[in-house]
Amino acid sequence: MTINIQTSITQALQKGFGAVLETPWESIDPVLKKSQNQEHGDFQANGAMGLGKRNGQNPRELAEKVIEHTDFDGLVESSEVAGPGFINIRLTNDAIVMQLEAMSGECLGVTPDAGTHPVAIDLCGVNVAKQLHVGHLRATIIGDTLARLFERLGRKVYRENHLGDWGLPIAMVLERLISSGVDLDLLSLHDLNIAYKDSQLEARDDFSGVRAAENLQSGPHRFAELEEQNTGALESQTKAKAVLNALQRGDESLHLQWEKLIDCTMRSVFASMDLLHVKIGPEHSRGESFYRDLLGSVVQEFKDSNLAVEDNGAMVVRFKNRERPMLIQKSDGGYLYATTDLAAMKFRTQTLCADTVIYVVDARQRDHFKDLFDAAKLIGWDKTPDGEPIEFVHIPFGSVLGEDKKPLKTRSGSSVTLQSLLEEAIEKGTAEVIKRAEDPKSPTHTMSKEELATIGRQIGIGAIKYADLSSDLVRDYVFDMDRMVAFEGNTGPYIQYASARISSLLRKGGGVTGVAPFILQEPQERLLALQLLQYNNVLHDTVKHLEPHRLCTWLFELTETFSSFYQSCPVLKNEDPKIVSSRLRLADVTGRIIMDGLQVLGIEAPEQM
RNA sequence: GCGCUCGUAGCUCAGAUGGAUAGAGCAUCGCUUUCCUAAAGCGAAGGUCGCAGGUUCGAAUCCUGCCGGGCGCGCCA
Repeated sequence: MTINIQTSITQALQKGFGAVLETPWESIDPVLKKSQNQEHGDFQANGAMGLGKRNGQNPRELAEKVIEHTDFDGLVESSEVAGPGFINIRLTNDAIVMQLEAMSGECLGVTPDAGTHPVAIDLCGVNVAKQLHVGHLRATIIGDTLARLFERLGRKVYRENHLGDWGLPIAMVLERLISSGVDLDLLSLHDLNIAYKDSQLEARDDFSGVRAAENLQSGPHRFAELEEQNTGALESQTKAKAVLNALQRGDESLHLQWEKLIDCTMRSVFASMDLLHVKIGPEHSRGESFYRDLLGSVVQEFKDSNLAVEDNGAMVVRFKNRERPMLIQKSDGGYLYATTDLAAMKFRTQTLCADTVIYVVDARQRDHFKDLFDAAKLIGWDKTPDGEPIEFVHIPFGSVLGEDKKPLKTRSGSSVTLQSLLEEAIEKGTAEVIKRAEDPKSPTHTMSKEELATIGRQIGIGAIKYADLSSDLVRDYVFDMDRMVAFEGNTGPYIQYASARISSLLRKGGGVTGVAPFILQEPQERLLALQLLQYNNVLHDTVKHLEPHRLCTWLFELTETFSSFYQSCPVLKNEDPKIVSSRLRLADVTGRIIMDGLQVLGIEAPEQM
């Protein structure tokens, strides 16, 4: 078991404060954090200011007394009071080396997460018969990264790809395909897209939905969506409803045809997932149809608890602190997506026993998830069957914008397909690799076209994913491929490049020699070591906040710290073999951590690039 | 109308629980290096943290009110 140096110092300070203030030390928070300014030391404790005030003592004097009464057990080289009462702490090199030694093993000092129950992550959110587009990009890669993060920390994860594979839109497409006589065994995604669009076009002549939107003072998005979908069209809706009814009754031949439609969509979806290097396959599909037989009982359960009441013929759940109710059954008896989501919530919490349920769905659905979570709490699905409290989280990510700062569209105004986006990324990544391979000094110079293409794909895809994950999720971001694929700055390729250079260095250095001790003489060596020690903390911090950009930022800092070290500390050329071994080990640990971190982000790390 | 969300350098973005002079990257300018290395590294400049109040020893961070952008608002998903 790895003992964390930060924890040790925190505890020492707690005891110091406890002795001076004559209170139980366990409840004291010394507010220990990394120093912002390197000149101040390695860590700083800010607790004396607040505690001094609360106990009627001068913060500076308190801090000084605390230092006198704190036994750092040889970990600390110096500790001194500064400013209004900061305690600045500098570690001994021995303490750093010891800690570094402890974390340099295979697991890189990563400790398991404390959670004992599985985590369910709703991600991707594809719709059958509809091509993947930009909107699916974020729901997919953010979800996959969070899943990888939990898995890295030893948690069991259910990736829940909640397919839109049921309901009227699907029935419309199915009806359309059957009536146009398409052979479903030879169905292509292209056919599906045409059928989808045609079924939408059929609904063009009824604008009741649009008028309703106007009357409700709906926002522009809602308006456009209704205009696009026009779900109110009478004739096609009647036909589609008949198909849906037959499906729901369990009509066998229709059901077979429905499955073919799904197979066709999913083949293409999984191909994209593969290209994106995302772990989503058939085993993660649990679509709306999975819950179709549970919907009635879910509504009944809410009725029985008096949580659902009738309103204008529909069943709604009301909440104490807001006007807006949640509609769970239509006046014609039909169910809505909210009903399906409730059924899924019950399944995830009560059957899968997840104590953390995460929804990676864009920010526009905030209200819906607020309702869903509150309804789940009302009915009692906020505890697992064995009594563990459940945490519900919606990750409300922002939109991907074009250069005009409006949601990304093609020149003709249609939404950008995921396929075309990925193709562009791969093209740019490959161009970058080929350009660099022209240099005779580059190790990629002698590579075949195919090898370069593989690396180009890894770079292009990595660039997109890193750009997406590296900023605060709730914010919109402008999609700028040239910036994403640059080898400079806070980008995926920059980090991949550092990793490749380290691989190259280790190859030339003949790998790492067993148990050579770490020697930290130069400031850059020390800084690098200190950075490496934080890896475990960063992973836990990232999972705590569910914010992948924390890991990205840290990896970028690590990469810069390493570059600085590599620039000023000769490795192979050094005349002292002990220094050579030590520096090779520093490079080795850095390289493995970068690769491990990239793995968590779902980004491949080419050996050469 | 009601609600949610975002606003930090020219651009793209970091800034847990309030802490020291608000930090990176790109772009700009300057410097170093014929190097073990796959051309990077170092430094400078650049800021009314949207605005105005408030809370306190101390606010980009917490509270209130404005301004501006985005989004959402019962029988679609």
